[in-house]
Amino acid sequence: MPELPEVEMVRRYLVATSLHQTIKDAKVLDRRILSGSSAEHLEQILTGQQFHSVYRHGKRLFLKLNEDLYLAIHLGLTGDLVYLQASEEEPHHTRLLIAFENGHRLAFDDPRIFGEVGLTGSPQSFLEVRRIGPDAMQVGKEDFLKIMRGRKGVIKSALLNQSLVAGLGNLYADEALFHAGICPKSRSLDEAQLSDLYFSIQLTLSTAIKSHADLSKLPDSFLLPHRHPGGRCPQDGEALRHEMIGGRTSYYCPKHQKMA
DNA sequence: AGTACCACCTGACGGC
DNA sequence: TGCCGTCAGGTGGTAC
Repeated sequence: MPELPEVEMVRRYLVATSLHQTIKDAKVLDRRILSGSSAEHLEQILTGQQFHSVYRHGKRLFLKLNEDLYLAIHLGLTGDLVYLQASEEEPHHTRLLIAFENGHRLAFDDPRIFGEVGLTGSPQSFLEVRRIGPDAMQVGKEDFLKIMRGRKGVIKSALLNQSLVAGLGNLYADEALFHAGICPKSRSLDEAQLSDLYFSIQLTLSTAIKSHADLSKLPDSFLLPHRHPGGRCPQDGEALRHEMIGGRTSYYCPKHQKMA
């Protein structure tokens, strides 16, 4: 599920549902989602607190408990947060369940358990320790150029590297390269190509968010609606190519995505 | 610095 | 129906 646009949707969902309610109790249902704190500690810390705000950086979410304590959440590949009415049943793969005093609950559902939940004193220190780069939608063009300039590896791998720029995943990296007309296997792009790529990333992510991160609502001129075996490039009708690049399945148009 | 692989997990899907 | 291999929008570690 989650790359930057999906995580941003979850952030807005949390703002709309889960803030300013006192937590009655919290239950860790599967310890494998925990990082850095024990189930007992996390449950005890959460009880009696409220979430005051939600901050997103790349694919990471930080729910503020107080000035120097945040619940850090990563959704992994299959994670989701679901706010439940009192009568509603929790999702099948709920790994963390937070019950509010008003009877509603917030469930962290994650079938594959690639997600992660922990506590941190501040998002800044968390991001520093994890060596996570600037958010893909916040980074300025000059900083982006500085980060990407002079790299020797394939560009798609660089886009997926969260320590360079945070937020792009396999699908939106393909999408951004598609709009920039750059083959994902390209190495050492020139300034003009990096600049094109920067604006393509902004276009891709902002359009995805406007489409509520619903792939079926993206413009037909985007790659993603056509990103499947047998799909054709919406720009020039060419059969899309797909292959493993940097260990991930990648789709691109061999006609207009040029090798740098 | 870059890459190739492995590992962590489960569910869905296609082929036989 | 049922088993099996394969694949999946993520990340971290290791070894070269």
